Amino acid sequence: MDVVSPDLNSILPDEIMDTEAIAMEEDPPNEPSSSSTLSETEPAQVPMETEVPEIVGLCPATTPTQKTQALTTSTTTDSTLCSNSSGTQLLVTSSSSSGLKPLTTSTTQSSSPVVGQTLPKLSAPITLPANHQLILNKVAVSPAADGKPPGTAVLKQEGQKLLVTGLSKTGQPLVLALPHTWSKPATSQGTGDGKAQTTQFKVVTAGARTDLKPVIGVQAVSSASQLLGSSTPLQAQQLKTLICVGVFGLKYSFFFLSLSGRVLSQTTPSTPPRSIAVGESVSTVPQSISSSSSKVAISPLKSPSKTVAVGGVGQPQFKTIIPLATQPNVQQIQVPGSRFHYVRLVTATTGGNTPQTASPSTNTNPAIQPAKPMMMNTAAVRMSVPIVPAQTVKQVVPKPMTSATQVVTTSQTQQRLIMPATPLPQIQPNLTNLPPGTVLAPAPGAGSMGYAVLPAQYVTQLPQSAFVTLASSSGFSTPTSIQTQARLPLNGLSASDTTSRPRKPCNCTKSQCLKLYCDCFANGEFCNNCNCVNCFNNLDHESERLKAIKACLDRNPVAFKPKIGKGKEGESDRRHSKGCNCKKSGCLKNYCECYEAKIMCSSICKCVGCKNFEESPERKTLMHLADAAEVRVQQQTAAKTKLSSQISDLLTRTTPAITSGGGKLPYTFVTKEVAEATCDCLLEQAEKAELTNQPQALAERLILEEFGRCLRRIISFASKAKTDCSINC
DNA sequence: GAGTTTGAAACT
DNA sequence: CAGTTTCAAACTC
Repeated sequence: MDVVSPDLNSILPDEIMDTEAIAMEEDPPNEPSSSSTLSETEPAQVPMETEVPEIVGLCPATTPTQKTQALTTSTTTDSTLCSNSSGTQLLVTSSSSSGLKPLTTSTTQSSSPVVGQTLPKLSAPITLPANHQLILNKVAVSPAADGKPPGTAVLKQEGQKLLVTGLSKTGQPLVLALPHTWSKPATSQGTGDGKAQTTQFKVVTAGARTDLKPVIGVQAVSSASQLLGSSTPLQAQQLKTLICVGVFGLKYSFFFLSLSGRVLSQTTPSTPPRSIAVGESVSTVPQSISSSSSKVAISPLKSPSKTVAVGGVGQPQFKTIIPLATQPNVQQIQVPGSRFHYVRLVTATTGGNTPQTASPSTNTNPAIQPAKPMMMNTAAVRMSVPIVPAQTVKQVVPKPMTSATQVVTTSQTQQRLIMPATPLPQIQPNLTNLPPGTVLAPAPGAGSMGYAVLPAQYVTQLPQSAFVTLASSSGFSTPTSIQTQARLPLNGLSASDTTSRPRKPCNCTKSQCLKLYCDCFANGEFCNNCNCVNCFNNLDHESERLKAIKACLDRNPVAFKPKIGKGKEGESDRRHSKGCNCKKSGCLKNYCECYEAKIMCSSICKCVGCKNFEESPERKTLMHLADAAEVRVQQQTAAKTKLSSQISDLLTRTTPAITSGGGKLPYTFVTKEVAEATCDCLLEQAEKAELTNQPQALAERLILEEFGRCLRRIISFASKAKTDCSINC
C-alpha cells in the first residue's frame, strides 16, 4: 500500500517530513515489502509559520452512542471525519507531565501492499508535549466476521488524509493538514477481504519545539487493523490508543494519528486526555456536509477542536474557515490581510435559533450577567500568541467542551468572532477595519448568512441562555462543560484574570454609545454594566451599530485602530498616532490622551504649553509625586495590615487572660509589636506630610490624628475581644 | 454628587 | 481644512 504520495511529501516542511526519529524498528523504510514505505521526497515547501492550520484536538470523551465530530470546510466535500456511519474517532492523547517528552514512534507495518515510497527521516527525535492529542480519523471497529479480531479498526479509504500536528510550547495543538490529493494513491483499493477495507493510514506523531513554530511530526504508515490489532510487540506497546483529528480547509482534509500508550499514561492529571479505548465501538452519525460554507453541519456533541486549514491561493475573501463545535456551528474565518479572525456561527436550522433570540444585550440587562462564565472570554484571546496579521501560526486552546464560541488568535489581544447575522455587504469589504473585538452576530430575523459586528468582549456578555437554547435545539447542551472550560488557565492566565477585563463603564447619554465618544464603542466593545442612557451598543441594535461602525470607518478608516503605536526612529517606542491637541492642561492631566496613555508627547502633537516631555520639571515632579503616593499607599496598607495582624494575634494570645482576669484594659494589648506597627503608621503619616510640604503644625496634627486612629483601633479590638470572650465563655 | 473644564469627535 | 458644536471623561468643589 502506498501511504505517502510524492506530492504529499513535497508539501511537507522539513520538520514534518523528517522521519528519522521514527526509523522503523521493525520495518526499515527501504523495505517496502516489510513495512510501510516512507517516501524520500524533498522537504516540504509549506509555509509552516504562516499558514499552518491549527487544530485543537478536542474530541471530547464520548460514549459509544455519541456522534463523532466532523470538521469540514465549506468547500471540502470529502474532508469529513465522520462521514461513515460506522466510522469512529478514537482519541489518543499523548502527553508528558513534565512538558516535553521524547516520543518514540515507529512506523507500523501494514498488511496491505506497501508502496514504494518512503518518508524522509527526522533529523531529531520527536518530542511530544504534554496533553498532546492526536486523532485518528475514520477508524471503525470491524466486526469479527471480517476475519479480524473484534475491535480491529478499519480505516475507510475515502477521505484519508494526512494531518501533521504539533504543539506549541504552550501545548496548543497545531495541525497541518495536507491536501487530500495524496491520499488517493495511498489507499488500498478493493482487495475484497478485510484488508480491502483496512486502509492504511499515516501515523503522524507530533512534536513540539521551544519556539512557536508549529511542530510537526513523524510519519509512519500502518494499517488500522495492525495498529489496533497489535500485530507486533511494538504496536502492542505503543499503539494502544488512537486519536482522531479533523482538519479542514478549503483544500485539506484529514489524517490519522497514533501515539504511544505509554505517553498517554503520563498525561498530566490536570488535563486528562480524552480517549476511548481502541476497539470500543463508537457509532458515528454521518456528517452532512454542505458545499456551502455557511452550512457545514457539525455534530454539536463533540467539540473537535478548532482547526485552521491552509487556504488555497486565490481564495476569496475568507481565507480560512474553521468549523467549530456545537450547533449552531461556529466557523472561524480569517480574512486575508486582516489582523482579525472571525467566527461564523452556523446554525443547523434557520431562523429561530439565531443567537439574538436569546441574547439580548443591553448594558442594563441583568440577564447578561449569568452569561459571562460560560462564554469564551477575552482570556482566550490573550492566550493567543501574537501573530503577524492574517498569516501566522495560530494557537488555539484545546477546549474540552462544546462551546459555541471559539478562541481566535489575533495579532492583538482581542479576539474576533463572527456570528451569523444580517447580510451586510457594505461592511464586509471593510472587514479588515472592523473595530477590535468584532463579532459577527445574527441579526434578528436574519438568516445564517451575513454578520453582525460585535465586540470580542461581547463573547463574555452573551447570555448563556442564548447558547443553551441553541445547543438545546439540537439536543446538546453543555453549559457545564463550557463553564468548566472557562476556568481553565489559558496561556498562564487564569479565567479570573481574563473573564472580565476591567473597564470603566461609560456614561453616555446622547450618543447612544454609537459614536467614538463612547469608550466602549471606540474600543470595539459592547456596553456592559455601563451607565449609559439609550444605549444602542448592543446586539439588540445590531443594524444601528453596524451603520455607526461604517460611518466611523468612512470618516476615519483607522478609527478603531489603537491610537498608541510605535513612534518614528529615534523617538519613543510608543506614541500617539495622531498626537494630542491640548491647550490648557499642559498635557499633564488625563484630558491629554498622551498623558493618559502614560507616554510623552511627540513631534506630531499640536498641543500648546506642553509639559509632557522628558525633561519637563513639572512632569518629573508629577511623576515623583505619583510614585511617592503609590509607595505611600502601599506602605500604609502594609502598616495597617500589620497592625491589624498584630492586634488580632495579640487578642488570640490574651484571650485567656481576659477570660481569667475578668477583662483587661486596652493598654494591655499594646505590646511591642502593636507599638511598632503603630509607629509605622505614624511615620507614614509624617512622610506623607513631608512629601506634600505641609506646615509643621499641620504635619504634627496629621500625625496625632493618625495616632488617635491607631489607638481607637486598639481599643476597638480590645473591646471586641472582651465581647467575644463574654459571649463564648 | 453637582458643576466645571477639557479636548476628542463630530459636524458645518 | 478650519472653525464650531457636541459629547463624555476628567476634574473641582
